[in-house]
Amino acid sequence: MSEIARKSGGRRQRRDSEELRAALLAAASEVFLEEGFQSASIEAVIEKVGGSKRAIYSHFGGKKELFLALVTDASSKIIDSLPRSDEVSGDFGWTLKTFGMEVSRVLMMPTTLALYRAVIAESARQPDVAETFFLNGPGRVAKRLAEVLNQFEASGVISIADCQRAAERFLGMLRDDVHLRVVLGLQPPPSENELEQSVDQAIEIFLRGIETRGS
Amino acid sequence: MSEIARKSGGRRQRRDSEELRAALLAAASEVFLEEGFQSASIEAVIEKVGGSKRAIYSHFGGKKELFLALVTDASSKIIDSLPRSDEVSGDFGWTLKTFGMEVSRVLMMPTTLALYRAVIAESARQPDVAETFFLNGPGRVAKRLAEVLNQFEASGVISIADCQRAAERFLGMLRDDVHLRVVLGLQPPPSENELEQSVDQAIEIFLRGIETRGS
DNA sequence: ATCTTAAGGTACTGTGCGTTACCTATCCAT
DNA sequence: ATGGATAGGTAACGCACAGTACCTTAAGAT
Repeated sequence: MSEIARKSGGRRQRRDSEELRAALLAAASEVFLEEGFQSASIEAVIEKVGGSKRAIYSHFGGKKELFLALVTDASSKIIDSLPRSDEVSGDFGWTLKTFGMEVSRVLMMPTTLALYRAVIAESARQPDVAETFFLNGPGRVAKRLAEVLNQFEASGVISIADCQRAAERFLGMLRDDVHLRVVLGLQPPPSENELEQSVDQAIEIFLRGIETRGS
Repeated sequence: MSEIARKSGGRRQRRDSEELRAALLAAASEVFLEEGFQSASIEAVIEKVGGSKRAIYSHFGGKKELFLALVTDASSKIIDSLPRSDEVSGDFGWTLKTFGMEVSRVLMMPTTLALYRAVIAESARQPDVAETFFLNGPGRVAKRLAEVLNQFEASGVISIADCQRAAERFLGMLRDDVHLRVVLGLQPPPSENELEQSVDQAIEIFLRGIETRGS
């Protein structure tokens, strides 16, 4: 009954509803990422959208659920901009650089940084948020890079026992102390130029190491 | 006058006072690191120590100052357990492994993890906390490792342009996705065995890279 | 003994905010 | 038209908790 009612009749309502939902999510994104989950107030979100708090409770259920929706949304969007493993060219160095640069840029985006802070802050209280973030975000990045490494492993360009772990190493090098300082707000994000130098150095180490050859 | 009074007379008072201060700090450590700064309540800290909130306000000034004192204390203590650059033996691989293992263990300690979460959560609102943490913690670790690398660079074992950055790379590899998953509470800290495998792999890459030699 | 100084304790205040109870308007089905 | 359901709005509740005003106790100085 309500099924039928919804199916045909719900159409117009649902459209408005979804617009509102999107608007709420966008506003929540601004507020939560700027202030963090706990400091952020539902009221501030509503102020940006207009309307009343009730909207949030009917659409999402509560503050926590709104946050989870936001994290799901944001972490997926961020990753979508990364190159896919099936768009990989022949040259390994070039591939690694493209991938590294793209990841570095994403890591230093204000939205990403804020999301990172907010999620870590809440991870103990909201494990589902932490899991959603990781699976949609860093987890997928590592997986993609691992696939790329696998391809090059197969063709003999490189030799790695565990591509997954190696990928995580490379990404770890990109998420280094500079990243931590930026996350902590101790320095501004690096310029494109600095990013490039950083990626180049990481690649150099990743490919050839630092030991003196011929020893 | 009050100077004189303090100088001789304050002795007994001051001793009790410092005991109390230490007890407050210890209790604050438990509460703040478990709950995070915002969720932690002054009252919970007092409950552990006995006494009244007044003690915190006279000793520290307020909730924020208490947190800063805690972070200063905790981040220094953690680092003190790390090997110093002047205790370095002749073998580079061994040195790197010792250093790597010690850092990995520290990174995975519950206290360290909680501190990391709490500081990141508050970094935007309390920049001084972020700075204190970084300078006493990760910053000092990287510096120590950089000194070690410098020594081996000088003796030609390795070849690095920028030891500071290289040290940060190595540490970045240790603070990889596994660390992030543990920080987020998605998996328990690795066993000593897993830690060792992880460090070994990081060292292998750091020293020799993954590219097929002879190409 | 008494005065002074400061730490420690009690109890209150004020506020911010998530949540909910209740009401109103809209829109489809018949 | 009309009934019924649902989204959206208004206003109030209730609670947790940082901070504080005021009092009490203790310790050293004279």
